[in-house]
Amino acid sequence: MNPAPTPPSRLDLPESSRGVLRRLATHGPATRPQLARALGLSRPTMSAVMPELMNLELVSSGGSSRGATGRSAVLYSLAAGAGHVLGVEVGATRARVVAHSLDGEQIAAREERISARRRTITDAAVSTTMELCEKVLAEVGDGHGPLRDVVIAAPTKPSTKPTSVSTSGLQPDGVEQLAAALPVPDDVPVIVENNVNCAAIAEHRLGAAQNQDTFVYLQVGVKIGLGIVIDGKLMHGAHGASGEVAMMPFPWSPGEEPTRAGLEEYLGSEALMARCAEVWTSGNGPVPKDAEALFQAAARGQSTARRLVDQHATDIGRLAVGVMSVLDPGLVVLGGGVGQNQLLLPGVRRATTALAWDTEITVGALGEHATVLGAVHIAITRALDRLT
Amino acid sequence: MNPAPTPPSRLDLPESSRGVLRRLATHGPATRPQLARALGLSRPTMSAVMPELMNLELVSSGGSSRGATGRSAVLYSLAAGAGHVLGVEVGATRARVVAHSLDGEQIAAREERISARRRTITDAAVSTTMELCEKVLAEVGDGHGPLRDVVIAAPTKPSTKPTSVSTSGLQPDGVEQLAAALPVPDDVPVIVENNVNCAAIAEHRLGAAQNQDTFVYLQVGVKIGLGIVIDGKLMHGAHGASGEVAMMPFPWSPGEEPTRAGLEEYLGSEALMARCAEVWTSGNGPVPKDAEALFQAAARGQSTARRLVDQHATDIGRLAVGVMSVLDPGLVVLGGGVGQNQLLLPGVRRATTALAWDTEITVGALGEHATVLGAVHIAITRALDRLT
DNA sequence: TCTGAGTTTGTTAATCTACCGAACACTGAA
DNA sequence: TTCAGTGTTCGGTAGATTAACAAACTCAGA
Repeated sequence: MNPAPTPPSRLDLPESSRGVLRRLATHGPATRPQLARALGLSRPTMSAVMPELMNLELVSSGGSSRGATGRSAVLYSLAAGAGHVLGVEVGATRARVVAHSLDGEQIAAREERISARRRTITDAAVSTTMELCEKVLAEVGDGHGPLRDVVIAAPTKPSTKPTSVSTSGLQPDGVEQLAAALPVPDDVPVIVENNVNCAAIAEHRLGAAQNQDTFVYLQVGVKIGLGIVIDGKLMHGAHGASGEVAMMPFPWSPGEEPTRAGLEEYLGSEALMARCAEVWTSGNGPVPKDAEALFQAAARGQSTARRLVDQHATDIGRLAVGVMSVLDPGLVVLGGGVGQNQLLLPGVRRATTALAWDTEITVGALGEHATVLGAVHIAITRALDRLT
Repeated sequence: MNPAPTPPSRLDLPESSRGVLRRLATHGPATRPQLARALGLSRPTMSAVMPELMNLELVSSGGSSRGATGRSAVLYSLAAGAGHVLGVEVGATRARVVAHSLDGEQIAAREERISARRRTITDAAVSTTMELCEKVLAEVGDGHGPLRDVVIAAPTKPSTKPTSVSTSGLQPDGVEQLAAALPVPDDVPVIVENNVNCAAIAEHRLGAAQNQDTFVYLQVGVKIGLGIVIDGKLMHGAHGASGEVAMMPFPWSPGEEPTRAGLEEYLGSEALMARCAEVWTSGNGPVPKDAEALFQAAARGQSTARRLVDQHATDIGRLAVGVMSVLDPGLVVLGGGVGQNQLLLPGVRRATTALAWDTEITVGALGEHATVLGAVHIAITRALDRLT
């Protein structure tokens, strides 16, 4: 049936067909009258468009939806043959690969922990990721149309602009190498996107920022980072370095000189734990071994932990103020190993309202899955853009 | 001849005609083949479009342009009847009103100093501005088509979003009142835009940022402010407060608490002069009476002045780093009474390269005219958008 | 100085594409 | 049966295109 259906790499469809395709991908199955209303088209146009899209195997007609009265209408949805995309996450400690169809349904997913001693993307991480890819692609099989796009989320700057900015500690080479070596056909576009940016997109599409087209995603964990979404689109900056808030001048006062990336050294979770070890007295029980433990102690009401968490919240709030004073986002979504913690929220809010105007501040809704999901959704967007 | 030619308020032109109109406004006079090439249209289409636009008195045919060989082509340009716009600047010490045609040519201009004791927009300022408007409109007369848009540049937040954020010290009411009372027909749209944003747009269209679609304009004077241009468009933020960098947390260090708008208190020119008065010794001659004088002393090599200027440059550089770390603009344009000074440039650059990556930093090319020019160009853009 | 040759501009005529409105035929439930 | 929606057919229109031709200008050579 399907020997080589020539994946329609570059369709040349009329505006109306593209609109239908897009609508079905983003809003799910619909009937012809629904599509016509949503897109401002006439029924005769739909009569011309739908058979064409079905011939191309981009759209399939499913059941029927009947209203209260009148003839029942045929339901259309994106065909399985419309294709799928891959979202890949590579971090220092974890790799994830997910395949979704163009309408956002998950087809396959795998993940694996990576035992990393260094905080870089090792060769081991790269080969683990490649294996995960192969497994996922095998699981997807032939029934889901062509693979249309791959987005790799990594703690580096995006690949699209080939400039060299030394920011994060990870060598981009490893990731670029991974992008080049992925077990996918040569004509499938693969890009690398910053992991924080991916998480931001995910929170926008599926999470805490669904009704906010302009917002920032502030990730606080071992490192700190910022994803900026403006009018629904990621902001990258001239060198792909926008959101590198680790570089904010800190400490900064009439008497003190900022140091390079001094803010990260102060706000990163390692610094937090170092401060913790310093002030922790033996009467408090064992010293918390990681941030997680510290927050649990604080949640139990342990006063030293509480003080540390409060101070950290205040510091994060001040960082948020720094971002707000530049961008005035309507919403700040907190994420990352530390930032995710609900316990921080009151302190962050207190700090922002003290120094600036009121702005909504929330914790991300997707947790650690945000990054892959964001990657996959960026891939979907790119695939649809290319298709239409 | 022209009793009431019914200003075509909302044309309903085909795509091609709009393109031609836009092109003529933004790129000046052109022949039909030139327009066709630029817009990707065919010559027969131009044959249909041009007479139509001339009938509407939006376009006029001027001389002829002949190439090296072949028939000479007729030159077309925007007709005088296409209309004009007003740019209005109201500050604490100065008011300016400028009228331009839609292709950016100046038609009339007036300005006046306002003797202000307080740093707010007084009733006197408002009435002075109204008078200037009347004079400019009288000078424009009837020969330049309908007035299509008015933009008021003021040190407040933009009017488009009716939210209340207490940022700058000026009461927005005075400006809104001015916008409502301007001596222009009721159907002419009037908006208020932040003065720093206006200056940024001017530098983009006519000044130091002409080949940079994404950049920031950092104004440093009595106050500090930031205009953000992304992909050629102003960024406003959720409350129209983007660029309110006066709110950046400062002082900010492990030992110090930021204060509200503490950065402006430290970086504003008043603070600079206060520090100057403090360290100035009698041997240095008379204490500089304003920032201007201080910079002149530094230019002469006076060492105390030099030190103060260098420190100020460093501080501005750190502010720039704060902005860069969020946005990664490809270019930072410095403006404002203090920022304009070439003497600051080396120090600012030193500070930014010490703390972040290389980014181009320049001084604005338009000086104090940037603000009105920006207002007028925003008005032109709005008029063209509405027209097309 | 006149006269083509060559080149570019502008116009005319015939199409083409992508849509719409109106009229009508087709379900399906009350 | 009737009524209200769904889907199709037919003809029409707006906005563009290509192809062919007429008009205007330069230059070279007789």
